[in-house]
Amino acid sequence: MRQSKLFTKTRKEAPSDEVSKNAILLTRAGFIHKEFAGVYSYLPLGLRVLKKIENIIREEMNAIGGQELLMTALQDSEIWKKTNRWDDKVVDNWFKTKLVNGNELGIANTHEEPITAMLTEFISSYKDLPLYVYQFQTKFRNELRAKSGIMRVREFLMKDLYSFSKTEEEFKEFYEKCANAYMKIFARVGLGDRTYRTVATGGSFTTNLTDEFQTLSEAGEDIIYITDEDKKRAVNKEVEDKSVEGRKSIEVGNIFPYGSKYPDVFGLHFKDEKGERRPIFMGAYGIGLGRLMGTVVEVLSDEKGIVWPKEIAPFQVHLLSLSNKTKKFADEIYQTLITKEVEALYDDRDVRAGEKFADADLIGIPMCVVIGEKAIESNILEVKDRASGKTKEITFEHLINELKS
RNA sequence: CGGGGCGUAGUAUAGUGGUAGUAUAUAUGCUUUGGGAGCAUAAGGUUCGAGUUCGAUUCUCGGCGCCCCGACCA
Repeated sequence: MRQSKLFTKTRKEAPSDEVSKNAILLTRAGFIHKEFAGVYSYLPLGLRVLKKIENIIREEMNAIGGQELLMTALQDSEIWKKTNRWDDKVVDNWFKTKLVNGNELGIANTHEEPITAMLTEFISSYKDLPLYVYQFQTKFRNELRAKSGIMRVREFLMKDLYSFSKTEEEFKEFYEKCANAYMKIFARVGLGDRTYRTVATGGSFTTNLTDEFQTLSEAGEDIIYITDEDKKRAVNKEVEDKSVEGRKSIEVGNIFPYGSKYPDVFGLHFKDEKGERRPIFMGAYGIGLGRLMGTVVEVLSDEKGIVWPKEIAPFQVHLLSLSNKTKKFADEIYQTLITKEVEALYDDRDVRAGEKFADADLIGIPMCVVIGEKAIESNILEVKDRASGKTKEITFEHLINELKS
């Protein structure tokens, strides 16, 4: 992508209506745009990051047998009345609306009920189980107070997976698999060393103890107590007070055991080999994509801007052409990168070098290739690492090899 | 939902009961070109409603919006 064509622009000034680091940096760098409190649009750069996070999650969910689908944002209130969750006193942050004929609709808050109801049409035999279905779907929650930039919002993309198993053992086996897949996901987005599988209560959703995935950050709303650093285990403050010091953390994911509660309500059962009717054991597994992105910014950015990990950076390389004299040479490098299928953001703008460096630091692409006049003569490229700030000089072939490894 | 703060140009801010200023961004020209350059010119603004007043962006009341603290939060 040529930066001269990118419609977003960076800003020097922080927006006056944001305090959180994630919102300030993502807004200044042109990744997001606030529509109103707790509702953010994703601009081209932000969308690229979001899609990369989505793909990582998709790969890991597919790897444990997940089948992707997409359910609707508009939901039939009748389904929710069956589990007594339609009442505003039970779930108080729902957006609801009505059809012209007056029938009430829910606007997607979560999907346990609709998916369980839908599956009664498809599951009837032990041969149909276990089943793991998931989606990337926009959830709407009428938060009393949106805050912390893109961390607590009223509309957000969520990966929610639902597991349906024949026995409690089979359920637990998958639950552990999914917990491990989650740790892989958080490691791949760059949060592995500071994310802990944390025992917590399930709030209004379940009476069982559940597992949250908590990333250490001063921007967090939760407090956790680390119980095993090597295995990355912790407990949430809400479960029990500990003598050790609590750490602030951000909940980046959660997994819930539901038992047979929802399947039973909708009559979702299966027949075993002997033809006997058996209950189904259900679990739910969620990750908010925007919150994950915001957490990465909170945790990995520095005073100059964002520092994206390789796997979720909007581009692999930021190519800077420093002057008119280097433009032709940089154009050629850019074209070659395209043919090699390298994702490159090419700063071909007619602005001064200092501005390009500042913008590159703010946008945070991990590798920056700086084309100055001496590169034309020597054919040696100056490559700068965003995280360390260190520069090295390598050949173009070396660069391609490094990018492809 | 309780408490507090704030609404001035695309953005960030100053100021005033009587023609609203600066920076930045934008447009044009010239000079520049390795860490957000310089000069000149141009265009661009008081959240909405009511009240007080000869006159309100400024004062009063209300609405709407945004932020913070708390409560709440799969």
